Amino acid sequence: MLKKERHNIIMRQINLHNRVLSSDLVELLNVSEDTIRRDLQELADDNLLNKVHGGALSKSYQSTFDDSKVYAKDAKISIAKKTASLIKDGMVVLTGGGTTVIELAKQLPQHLHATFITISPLVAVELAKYEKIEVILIGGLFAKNSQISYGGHVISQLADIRADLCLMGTSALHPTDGVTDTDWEINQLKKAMIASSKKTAILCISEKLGITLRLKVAGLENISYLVTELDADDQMLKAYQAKDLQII
Amino acid sequence: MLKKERHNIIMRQINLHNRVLSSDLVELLNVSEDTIRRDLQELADDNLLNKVHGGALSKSYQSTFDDSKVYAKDAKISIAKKTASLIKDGMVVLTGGGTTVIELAKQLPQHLHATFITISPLVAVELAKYEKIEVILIGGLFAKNSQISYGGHVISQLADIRADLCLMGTSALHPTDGVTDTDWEINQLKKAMIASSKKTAILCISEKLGITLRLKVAGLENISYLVTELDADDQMLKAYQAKDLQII
DNA sequence: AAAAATATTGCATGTATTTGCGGTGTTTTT
DNA sequence: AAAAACACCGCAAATACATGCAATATTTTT
Repeated sequence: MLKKERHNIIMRQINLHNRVLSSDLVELLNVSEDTIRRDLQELADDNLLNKVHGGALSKSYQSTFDDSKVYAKDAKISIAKKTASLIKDGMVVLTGGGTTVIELAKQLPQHLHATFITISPLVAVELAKYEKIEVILIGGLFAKNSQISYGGHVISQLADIRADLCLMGTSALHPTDGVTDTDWEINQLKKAMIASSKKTAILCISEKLGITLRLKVAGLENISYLVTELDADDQMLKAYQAKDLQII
Repeated sequence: MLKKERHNIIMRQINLHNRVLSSDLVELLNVSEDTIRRDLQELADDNLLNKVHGGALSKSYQSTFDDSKVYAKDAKISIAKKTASLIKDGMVVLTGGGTTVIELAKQLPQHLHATFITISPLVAVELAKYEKIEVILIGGLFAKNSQISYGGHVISQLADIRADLCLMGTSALHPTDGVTDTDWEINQLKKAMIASSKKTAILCISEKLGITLRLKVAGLENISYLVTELDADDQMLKAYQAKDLQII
């Protein structure tokens, strides 16, 4: 591989994600860390990026850097990172929509080689930025507020799928009532998603814990992982720990 | 072997692969490395390629990744507005992806009461902003570059659809050769889209007129409308006017 | 057609670049 | 405070490059 090609690829990654980790580039380009660091140094000398500890940032990203103070964004980023660690090479992952999942799609390691099936166009667009991830988008009626595909068409497509892991956000999670929701269509959809996957991880910021809504989606016994921004031994999570549920 | 021949072969390799290694050329052309280096130097002097350590890169390769700007935006907005006038209340409209169609999705009248079926998540997200438009997203494999769903799954879903109007951009339109493209999957997809619709409108900025590419999608006789940013009586459009094709 | 002039090519030489590695210092995380 | 991750330095091997020169090929001139 020519050095200039590497530089081009690095710049493409930067333009796509606004940041890169050296470790990701090592895997992606199959060269040593020293080479990556030298590359980043050269690109930084040419004023094409900002080199930082562990990787580099896009020049243009600097200005928008502090929009990370959106509501509960920190918590969601934290959840996203924890969830990313659940996903291994070769897995088939089924995802819903929701801001937490979109955040996850931005936080995956560059070298991840997996298949993602999603009902969310926004997630699909984010995932398309990764070289080694295959993306399958499930279509159907398009829900205006939640920006996902829904309806019978989606559910019948889900029936054909056997995923290793299902990732979904939720509006409510309760120690005894499990996952609940308010919308009939979403309820059906989530049930179908869980049924199509070997394991399910619920991504849930702490303030949605302890709430119960109208419609039951699944009991805790059907869930394998609960990912929140809290520490696994947090007081608030005690009630969930009894179950056969891994808390991250 | 003549020097000029070598140069031609080198340029063909460059245009084909966007890059070339000196070592590969040595094997391919059976000459010494010195000769290759001198060849590359001469071609670089003539501004035909970029010589780098270890080989050379195509001139255009550089620009393929830093073109974050939308090209010919004004023309596309003009086309979008004209196209919007084709869409009436109650219609079922099938759309492709592409920047022109996305622009259209931003320019529709708020009161429009129609059903849109699309293979483009980005179009779906834009359309979801209209109260009275029902959006159906067709899913399948997700194409990283063009950001649309493609593949057999998409085509079989299209077979179930009967739309009133199909809207698609194109890479090339020629008075006698009609709509052509370079990619096999896209080709199949567009054919299926046209077959599923009563009428088809091609959205095409003027600079793509008169071009023919490798694969034929459809003849002009299968197209009902041609929408460009030019006036309908423009000189350049004369060649298309003879056909049974409405130019807007 | 032969000779001269010119251009092209390959080789040898020395130089420059690129890259991975080990050792060591620094920063970040636990 | 310890451990882990990252960064920096210098070194050595491999590779790529520039240059002059001789051998060969091509074109031009006679």
